Amino acid sequence: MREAVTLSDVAREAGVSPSTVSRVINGTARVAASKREAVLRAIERLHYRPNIMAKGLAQGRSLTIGVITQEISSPYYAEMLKGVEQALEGTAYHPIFASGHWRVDQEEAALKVLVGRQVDGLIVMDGSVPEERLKELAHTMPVVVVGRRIPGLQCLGIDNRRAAYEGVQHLIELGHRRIAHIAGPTSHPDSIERLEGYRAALEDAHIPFDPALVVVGDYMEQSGVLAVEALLARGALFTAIFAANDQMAYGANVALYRRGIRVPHDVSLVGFDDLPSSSYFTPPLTTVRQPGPAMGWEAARLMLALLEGRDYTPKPLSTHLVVRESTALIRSTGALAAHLLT
Amino acid sequence: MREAVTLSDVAREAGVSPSTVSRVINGTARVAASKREAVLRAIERLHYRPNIMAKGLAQGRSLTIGVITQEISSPYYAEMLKGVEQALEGTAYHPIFASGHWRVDQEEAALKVLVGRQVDGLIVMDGSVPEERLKELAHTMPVVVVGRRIPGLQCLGIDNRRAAYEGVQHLIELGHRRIAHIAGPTSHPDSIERLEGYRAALEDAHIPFDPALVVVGDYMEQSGVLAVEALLARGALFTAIFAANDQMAYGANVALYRRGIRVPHDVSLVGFDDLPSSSYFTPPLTTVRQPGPAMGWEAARLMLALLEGRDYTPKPLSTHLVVRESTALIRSTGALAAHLLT
DNA sequence: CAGGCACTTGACAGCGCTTTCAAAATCTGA
DNA sequence: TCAGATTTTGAAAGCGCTGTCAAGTGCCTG
Repeated sequence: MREAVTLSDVAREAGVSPSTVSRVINGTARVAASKREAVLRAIERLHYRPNIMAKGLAQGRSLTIGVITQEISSPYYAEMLKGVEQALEGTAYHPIFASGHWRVDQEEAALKVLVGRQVDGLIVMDGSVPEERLKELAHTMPVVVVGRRIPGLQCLGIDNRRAAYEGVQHLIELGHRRIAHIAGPTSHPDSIERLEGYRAALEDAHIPFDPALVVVGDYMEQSGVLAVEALLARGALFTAIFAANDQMAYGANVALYRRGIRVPHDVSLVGFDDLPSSSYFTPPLTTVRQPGPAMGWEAARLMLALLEGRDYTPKPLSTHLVVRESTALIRSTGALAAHLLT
Repeated sequence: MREAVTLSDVAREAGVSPSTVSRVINGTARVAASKREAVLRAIERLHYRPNIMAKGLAQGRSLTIGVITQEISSPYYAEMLKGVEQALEGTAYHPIFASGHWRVDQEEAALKVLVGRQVDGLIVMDGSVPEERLKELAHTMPVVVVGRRIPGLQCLGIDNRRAAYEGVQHLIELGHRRIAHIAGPTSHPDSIERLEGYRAALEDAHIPFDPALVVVGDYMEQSGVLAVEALLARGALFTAIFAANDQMAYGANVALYRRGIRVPHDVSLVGFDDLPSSSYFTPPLTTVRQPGPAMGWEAARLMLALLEGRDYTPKPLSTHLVVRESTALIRSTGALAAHLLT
């Protein structure tokens, strides 16, 4: 473990003072060209790399941005993290992640870890830590919130209601009238908004809302299969399903497959998110695209702006329907009923 | 942005010296019970949180472990990262990630970023940075390598050859003899090993190896569809496909789906990895399971051991075949040919 | 009761870098 | 040519914490 070369080593080598070396490295003040050259050469020669912790200590900042996600291995968050990573590339900042696992206590723990690591700013993705807690943190450092709307904080997000509306509208246009909805957890604001969008689309098409057609899941694949089984078990008749996210749509799809119900032949299926794998799904999934990487990117850019005291208006995050092959014109209202009878 | 409370604040509040506070926090020496109490109360009262950078500077370590992956949003790496995260939970260390994007230069850049961030150790997942470079780094800090075998370094990985052998053997047992292989990039050692396993299984079953049945992809979904198209275009006859990873299997599956070739009815499909989504795939994918989280976990535990100078023998990472619904007994050798003729 | 021992404790010198302040060097213009 | 303005430079004081060292405390033993 060889000794690290320090700024003073460079200074000695270059025949100047440490202050001067610091100045040329950070460009904090003018330095005579000759000395600058000498310093740069010395840095080169000694393979000097600044110690970021010392720098952090001295400047009172860590050049680190904390990102709270719910689950680092979830494809949905992975997309956003990728955006964050890209936005920070080439800047002096680096992201550091911690996961809340959809549990308030773990989220709080994650928050503590990041704060303890002296992050200069915090990006919070979804989650259910109390608003007050985040506002309190915002007194200490810039906070950007993705996927929640908290008055007084910088928030980023899509119009879930409208996006869901579009997805359901698509099914209606294909002639479907009995459309089931696999909702997300009722504790998530976005699930609620998507449910609202679903209801609004039905209403505008004069289709009565049938509570028996909605079942709530937890955004994981397994809950999608459970949802379809529940639907089928209660004898619900439907020719289409709108799932509140792609992962539950995946689950719904296997459940239907197992029953011999074909998508989209017998039942049309619409998801939400457009995960990368959705276009390679069989059948390729029709879904409402949510710009994951862009959300991460904008959150990170906004954070950088806050840190540098700049103004920044994030680009609006828009969603749009991606029509693939899991939806089709309704065939016959009796199709599913027939299946159920066999 | 309120002022942070420091260790000296605590010391003053508790009426002891900073050294004593440090000692009770770190448990580095015995402290009289009464003083310890006082300190703990002061910490509580002031909401003191140690400044990790100062600590790092003083101790010459950052309590940070750098992890190089190829792509943070790839489900394969996400699994391993999750394992790393879990293994480090509750320890003083925290992971920090950087991505190489399968490009040597970017990987080198990622390495530089992490080293510049004073990571105490480095976990390198796959990648193609020169062995020499890693060995050089290993003089400076502990290095754990996952997915590559580099003499002289701590390496972790599965037996790709054997794992692939098992997957192909399964197909052979189902009666398949014309088994195509979608290989990974030839620059990856693991792709090569999997190809070897494929060939060995054929050989042991006295099935001649047919180069026309193997096409190389790049481990991404799209290359799976391209591969199947290439196979079909060149008129290759096959009743089964062994893909070198699940993502390419997904691609292969859509490509077959588009052609009206049914899995597993017409063609059986075996993947490699067992990504979380593979069990929700339609049909649920038969695949060789690779213990992603365990690999991350073991790598992290090994790293901790190295950092603490302990001995640690990682548990062997074993793979096993997970039979789901994408494979079936061969129906008739002519099935695919019939399809091709239509 | 003095001497010796084992613990506790606090002072202080860094860790590597930034940043202020004032001195030194350089440049103006009359 | 020199006073004064301006720029460049170095000394030094931290940033918040750790860890060494020596002084201080109490206790046991002879």
